[in-house]
Amino acid sequence: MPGTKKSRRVTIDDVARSAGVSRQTVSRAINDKGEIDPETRRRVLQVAQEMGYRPSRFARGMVRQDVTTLALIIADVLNPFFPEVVSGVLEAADERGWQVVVYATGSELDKELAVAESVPNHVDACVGFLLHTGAIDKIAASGIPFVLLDRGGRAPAVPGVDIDFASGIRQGLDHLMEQGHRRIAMIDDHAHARPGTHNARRELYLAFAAEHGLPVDETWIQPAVNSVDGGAAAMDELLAAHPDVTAVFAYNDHIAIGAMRRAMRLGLAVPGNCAFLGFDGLAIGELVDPPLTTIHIDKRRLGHLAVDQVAAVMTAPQGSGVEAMTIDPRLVVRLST
Amino acid sequence: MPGTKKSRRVTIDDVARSAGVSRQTVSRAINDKGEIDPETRRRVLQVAQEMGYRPSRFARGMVRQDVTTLALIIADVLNPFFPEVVSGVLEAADERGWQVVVYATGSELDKELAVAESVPNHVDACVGFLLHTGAIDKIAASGIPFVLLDRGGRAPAVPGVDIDFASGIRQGLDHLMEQGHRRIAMIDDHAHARPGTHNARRELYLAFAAEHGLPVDETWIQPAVNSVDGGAAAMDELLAAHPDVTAVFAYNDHIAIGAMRRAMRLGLAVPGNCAFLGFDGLAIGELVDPPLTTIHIDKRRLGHLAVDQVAAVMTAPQGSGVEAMTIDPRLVVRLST
DNA sequence: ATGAAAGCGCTAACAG
DNA sequence: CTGTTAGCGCTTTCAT
Repeated sequence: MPGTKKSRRVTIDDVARSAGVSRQTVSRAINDKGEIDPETRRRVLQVAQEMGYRPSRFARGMVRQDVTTLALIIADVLNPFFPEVVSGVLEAADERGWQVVVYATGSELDKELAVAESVPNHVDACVGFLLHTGAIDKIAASGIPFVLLDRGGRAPAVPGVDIDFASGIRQGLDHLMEQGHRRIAMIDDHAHARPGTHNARRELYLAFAAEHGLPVDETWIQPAVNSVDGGAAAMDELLAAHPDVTAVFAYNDHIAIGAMRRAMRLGLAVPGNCAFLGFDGLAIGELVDPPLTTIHIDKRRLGHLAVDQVAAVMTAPQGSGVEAMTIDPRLVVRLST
Repeated sequence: MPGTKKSRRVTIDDVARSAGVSRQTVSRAINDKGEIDPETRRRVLQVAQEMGYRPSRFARGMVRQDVTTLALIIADVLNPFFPEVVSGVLEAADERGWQVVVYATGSELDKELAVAESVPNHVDACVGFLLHTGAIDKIAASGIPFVLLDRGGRAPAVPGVDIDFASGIRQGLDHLMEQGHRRIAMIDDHAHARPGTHNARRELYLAFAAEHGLPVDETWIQPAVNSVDGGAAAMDELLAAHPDVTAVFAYNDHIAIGAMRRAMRLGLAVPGNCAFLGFDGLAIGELVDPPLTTIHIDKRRLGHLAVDQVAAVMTAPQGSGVEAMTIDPRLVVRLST
């Protein structure tokens, strides 16, 4: 079938021609502007519909500078920490009429770099979690308004919303000591414990232990894969090294739950023989048995603050710096301690 | 300070002028094209950096038609069903180099309509969950490639990825009957049970009960708010109406967990006095005690199929229709039944 | 290796 | 009420 044009997008001009009006009139009909004859509008809309016309969002964006698209970078939606943050960001963005594009990196270097490469080309601003300074620097260097979540000392120069781990750790360890514990172990996320990465939890734990003369040292810090199963495996190793442990402070709730279940399966009573303390405050902590004591982080609020913060960066006079915000965790005592 | 220009965006022309080259050369430097003197490139990049130049994604999108943005509409990220779907969509979209914009509707009519209004203006294609036909029709009418997830008979004409509830319900009820149960109640989601909305679960349950002569009727279907607490409340009402119930088939895992916990708190043994069966296959079902028997839906796969399906719609010859896909749930027996 | 011209599809501003 | 004229900021030819 010669003469069949190669499929090209239907433009406003095509519709105008076909409807026998100017493209301006088509524009008026499509955008429901007042100044148009109702009958003309009807006809134009009809033609547009038949031709399958859809305005190009790029051409539109070009002339009306009013759409804001925000990138949200997280590690993994399947980690229940993040949906709560996403929820907060979605809400706050929605209030401002912003669109949110989500990226998941799995906290892997390659993926973080790929996202950092792509993000500045596709959005107007960016908030999110990044572990690797290479990726962080790349986004920052792009000049796009950028807020780093849970900076953990990785990029002090980038605007951020931080989590006050010092406060959280202290609350947790104080609580365990009040319950009479002294042989308190920590199960840490091995990914965050890698050499070269900043890890507040680990250092704070050691400092606290030294300060209070707890009979523990670095061997009481057990690295774990960040998952329920990882927590279980770490518990095995921990018990092998220190069978006399009476309390476990886990990197997060998932790990805590895995460790706790393993301990119970091994015949330990919780919290009688061993207490378990999480960090995150996931909804799931209330559902397990016994319900998990945890250091709760308001993740929805974190999401909201992230959006507020990036909005501040966007409106701040060039280079005038925006002050970092901080989320304070709080102890939620349930039955596992 | 008169003479201060109103802040306008830095364009490629500004950079070109300032660097003393044509805008073409700037474009070459920015996009890392080969045909440019390394020294020139360096200088141009330097100037661009200093001026804080960032290419307009709209102007770019206009001329290179290569970015695809997909809308993903869900009810609520906090409902653990959805993160798994999101994860699948993100993966599949990433494989194709697509961007994903996420919208949450809370399943509310107003929000669904607002999203349906907005989506066609901001993306190239759309997949997602919508309950209200008004919103579904609006998106479909916009002409944008659109795949409806879990159509539930709501829009047979729209391409979709469905979940075979008939199969799931049958597997679940068969299983319960094999365990000797006959007084089997159902706890339903009240939002999905509203008059005018299609609800396969309810009808399938009634049909199965009739077919097998189970001693139950509509009063054995207890509506619940879709949450753990909602499930608990529903269990109270269910026990008030039918204290002799021996098994509960819940609308989803969350509701099942809530109902189960309430029953246990009331002194019932699970599954001894009453068995509980969920529907979803959430990860959390393995963590509760006893672990929840459930009808598992492969939600990641659903996400993948959604992307495949919408890609098919985009490439399919005009109006040639794409065949719906179906996900088959499967029974996962754990200790709650 | 660099520049000039042309145009992507749309809307705002102004005429008529 | 409708049409005409200008761009929005960028990349793709095509010259040079």
